Amino acid sequence: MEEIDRRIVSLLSRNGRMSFTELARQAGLSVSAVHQRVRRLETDGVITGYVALCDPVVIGLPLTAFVSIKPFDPAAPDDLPERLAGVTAIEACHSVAGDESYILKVRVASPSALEDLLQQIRTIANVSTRTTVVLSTAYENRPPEI
Amino acid sequence: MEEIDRRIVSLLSRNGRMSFTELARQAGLSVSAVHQRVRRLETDGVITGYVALCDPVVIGLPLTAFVSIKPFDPAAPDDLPERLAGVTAIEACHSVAGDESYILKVRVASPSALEDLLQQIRTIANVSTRTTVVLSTAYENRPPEI
DNA sequence: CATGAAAATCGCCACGC
DNA sequence: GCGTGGCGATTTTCATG
Repeated sequence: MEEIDRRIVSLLSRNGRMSFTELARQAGLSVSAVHQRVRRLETDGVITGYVALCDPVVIGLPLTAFVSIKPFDPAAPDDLPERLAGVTAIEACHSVAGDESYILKVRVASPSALEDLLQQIRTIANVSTRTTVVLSTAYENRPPEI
Repeated sequence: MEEIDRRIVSLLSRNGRMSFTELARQAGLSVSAVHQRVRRLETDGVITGYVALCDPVVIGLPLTAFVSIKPFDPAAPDDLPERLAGVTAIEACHSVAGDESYILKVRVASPSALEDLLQQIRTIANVSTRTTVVLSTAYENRPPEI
């Protein structure tokens, strides 16, 4: 992937609804050339999708937390992500190195919803949890430097 | 915010480039009514932006980590987010409750780039760091349940 | 707030280089 | 791969109920 592709990806990761016309202007190419490149970036899996970001507070999920997970049985099968996939409060699930096995990022409506969620996670997955509550978010989802 | 707005936000957070025409069809409204609502959702700060998501591995940032931060001086001013804002490897910065003060999500090209980044963070902010390396990501940036 | 229609803009494809 | 041209679709605005 070279210069122009990087520029296109960078522009789209800052404004996912930028028109091909504007994209072409800022990339210094014709519209059809940009069109071709964007389609290729999509099919090649460089661009994995487009999303609208929304303020979690406004949509009723003001409480964010990171939940670190340690299985009770260290030899248990590693299928926790699938087991938890249906729990929509979980925004992200990372397998990690270190003392614990997974880190989840979760969003809920209230402390008691967090309590319920943790209970649910422990039950579904037979794990212990350690929760770090987010007090404020200075920034998140910043576009990568490409 | 009521039913139709929630539906619109939900659709756009799954496909940020969905056309107004398609949005209108799925929301059961005319195109211009949907247009009006989307503009309002944007200006009201419900929808905060649109982004293309891209595969960090493909763009040369295969290593993700969470960096937990504890200031050496507990009485130091709380301006760490601003001090670190220029460091583009930092994708997110959360102030958190608990033993540590902040959690950063970072993406780098290699272990040695991570080493440099940690050094940079410690120098800029006069803090100690604890780093949890991500081994694999089952999912992230999942749209919220609205 | 919703609608429908008009005007401007855009997405997309075919073609030639 | 890139550019040009053109047509149908989409976006955007506006007048109206």
